Amino acid sequence: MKTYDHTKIEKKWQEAWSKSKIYETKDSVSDTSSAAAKKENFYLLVEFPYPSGNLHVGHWYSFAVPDILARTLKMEGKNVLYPIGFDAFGLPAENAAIKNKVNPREWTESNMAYMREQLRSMGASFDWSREVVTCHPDYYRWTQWLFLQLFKANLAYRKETMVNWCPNDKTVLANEQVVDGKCERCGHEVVQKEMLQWNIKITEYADRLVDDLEKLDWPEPIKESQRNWIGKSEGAEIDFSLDFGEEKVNARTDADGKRAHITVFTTRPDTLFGATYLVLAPEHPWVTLTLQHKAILKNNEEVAVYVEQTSKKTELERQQETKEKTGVKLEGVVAVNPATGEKIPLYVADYVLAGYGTGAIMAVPAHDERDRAFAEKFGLPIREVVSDDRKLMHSGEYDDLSIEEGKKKITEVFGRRKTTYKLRDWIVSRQRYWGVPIPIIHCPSCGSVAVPDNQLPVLLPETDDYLPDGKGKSPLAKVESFVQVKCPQCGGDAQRETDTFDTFIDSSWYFLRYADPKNEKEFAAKDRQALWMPIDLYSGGAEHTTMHLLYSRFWHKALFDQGLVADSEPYLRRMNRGIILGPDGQKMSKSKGNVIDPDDVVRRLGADTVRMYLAFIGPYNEVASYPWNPDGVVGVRRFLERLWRAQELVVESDKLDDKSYSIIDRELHRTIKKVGEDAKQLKFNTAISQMMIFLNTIEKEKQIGKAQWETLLKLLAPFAPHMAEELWHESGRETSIHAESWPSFDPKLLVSEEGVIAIQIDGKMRGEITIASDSPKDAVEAAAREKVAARLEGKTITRTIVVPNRLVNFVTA
RNA sequence: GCCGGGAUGGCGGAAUUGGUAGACGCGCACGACUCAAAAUCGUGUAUCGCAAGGUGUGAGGGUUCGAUUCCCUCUCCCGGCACCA
Repeated sequence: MKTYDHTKIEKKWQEAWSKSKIYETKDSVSDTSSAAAKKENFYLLVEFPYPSGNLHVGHWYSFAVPDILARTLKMEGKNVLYPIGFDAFGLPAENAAIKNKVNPREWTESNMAYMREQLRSMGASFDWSREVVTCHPDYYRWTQWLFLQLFKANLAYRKETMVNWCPNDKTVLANEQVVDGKCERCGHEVVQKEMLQWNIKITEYADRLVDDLEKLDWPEPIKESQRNWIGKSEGAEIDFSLDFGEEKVNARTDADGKRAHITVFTTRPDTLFGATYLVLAPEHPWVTLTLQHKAILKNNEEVAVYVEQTSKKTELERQQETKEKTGVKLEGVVAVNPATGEKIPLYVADYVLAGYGTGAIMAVPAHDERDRAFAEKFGLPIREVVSDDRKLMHSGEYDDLSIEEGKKKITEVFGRRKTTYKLRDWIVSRQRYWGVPIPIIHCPSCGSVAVPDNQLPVLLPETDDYLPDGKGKSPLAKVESFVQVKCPQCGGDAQRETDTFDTFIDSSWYFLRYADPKNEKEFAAKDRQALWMPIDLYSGGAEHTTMHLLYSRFWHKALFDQGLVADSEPYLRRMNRGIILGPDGQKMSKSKGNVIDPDDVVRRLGADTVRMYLAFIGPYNEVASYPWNPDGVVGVRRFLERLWRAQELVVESDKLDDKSYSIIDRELHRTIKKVGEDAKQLKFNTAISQMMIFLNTIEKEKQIGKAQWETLLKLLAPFAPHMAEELWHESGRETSIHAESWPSFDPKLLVSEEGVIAIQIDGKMRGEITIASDSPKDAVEAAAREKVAARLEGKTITRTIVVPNRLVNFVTA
């Protein structure tokens, strides 16, 4: 017998599969088993990789393990789309460009070329003919076009927005690029800065993003994270009128003649009677306005200093000061509590956030920890208005109402219902080079004008200067030939937008392109979309729960509203995978020296071993972290070698003796059932364990029939595709095993002829008997009783519980 | 602080969803082969006990004939968010 030479076998079959195009997915396939019927399409999506330049174990875990599911479903008769591509725009390419003077395009392309080879070494059933690369103009042309549909639908706008600004790198950073208040690139402290930025109105979809979670087959924790991130709060807005006393600077400020007032947002309107002061955020518009009119506030200077100080704080400083409250009282103005008529002071304090609610709160120190801390520090009154048994008190005619009733009543009388969200609009412009140019032209007379469809794509211009200009403009601003254009509307001189898109836009729709990757007229034709969307299962990392997953759900809904896609949700089912740690149980990192190089392991032990080991390490549908165990990989290799050697035990089916045949057949049918069911539930670990049990059975019987052997190979095929193919051909077959269909099992064979029955007395194990599985209940009970007769002596049996094929339990008095 | 998820041998993990806890693999021990080692194969492996028999799924309590599984209280670990009113 030949030795198991994984290198030779894997190379041979990867080339053969590539040549025969066995994994190219047709848009629809007729089902030969039933006339005129179509095979059911199944779309299995995994998050496409960033072309970092090298595949790590995490990539294998992300792509090679779900491939087992893709292959299983294919054999079960589904037409499975399992595509791959690259999320190819982004910061690392630009960093490499600045650092090493390489062209970001070339850097990215050569990384992708290398990674394609690495990805092929997995032996995955990717359909490479549908590859999608986000930095290619034939893709980003449609990214631009889709953005313009949102722009035209009034879902994109440009606004002065507070952004994370790194003064050292002179660029805006995304929230995810700010780590502990510092720039992830250079470590410099990040500051908040007002800048003119493109935003997308994701907040307009906040309610639907929350509500539609109900109809998704997603794990509850993921849904809950999204709900928390969106942060929907039901409450009330309440107006507090202002009183300036003697001076009456402006008893009426507004043009419409309304009394000057401050509107607060609260989720506890029931505590209105306990509101003993108001707090405004330093950036609250009323504060800004008032500071310009010196006469209004008696301590104008002091307030101005406080506001100024807060604005200079870095993100890091604000985070660190969470406990100690600061603030300034506004002299010369009081607010009137609408419920009590009491005049209460106003404060400016940075514990109130400008971006949430109305940027102003009514402080109820008796029932809010933060208000209490502030009140204690500034000596403000603390008035309890809710009793320990959760009833209102000291609240006039509302006394004795429950909290819920109080909320309702007080909102009706003194305010109005209001819902707010933590979710902010999505800032999508980046002052960077390596991204999709925003397809907008700024015209002095027409404003922001969409680039017409026939001028798309707006190509990313070539340059060799990738540094930002230092004033917050992207490197594109320095390319004059790119910037200067005529306005598409009036024909006058105009300038192109020079920012590029956040890469989360690129990844918000890539899965639609897989359905129709070569289309030059549309981002994806409707009929192609209909064949594949919505996605049946989306597998990916937990880190994307509140970023990519939320952005793409929103994007899809926006497209749905424009009639561009047929579903309001892109992913029917989502699962988050866990992560693979180093052998020391720590996160893999170069500095810790615990990084496992998959290429190296593949060279030594083979792709089939690596795939199977990762599948065997633990259940795939749980967010867990599994340490890479070098001995464990060898164990899986050992299993494959034993399987390889088991070829020698194969005999013609009619030569197998009857007893052996039935023992093997029973176990085989159990294995067919378990492997198929477990694989579909992504419990590859137990599926593999059952194959191991079956191999143990073969070795014990020292023989296996040829038909049984070939059935086993089919079960193995999704897990170890190369070895299964090789053994299949060794067995005399000439077509690919991966075109075979999944074996079926005979339910009659699942039950053993005889089984072990546990015997309990009062629930405690007292023995066991082996008895025919079809024995009548009475016979089982009698046999059991006889077995433990000695123990039952002198006891009165009040009840006997018989669980078929499981146990007999005698309950005594 | 809030939200979510966990806790089972030396390790990764199983357990038909209330019915023999520890499948499968790793590790370890002993044995076979070998001059020897590696590889391979065989046997054993929760724990206390020579045994009969106890005990045991983070801790404590409860429901039940029977609890890893259901209920209550607590401890610890991991992840996310965090002055969100």
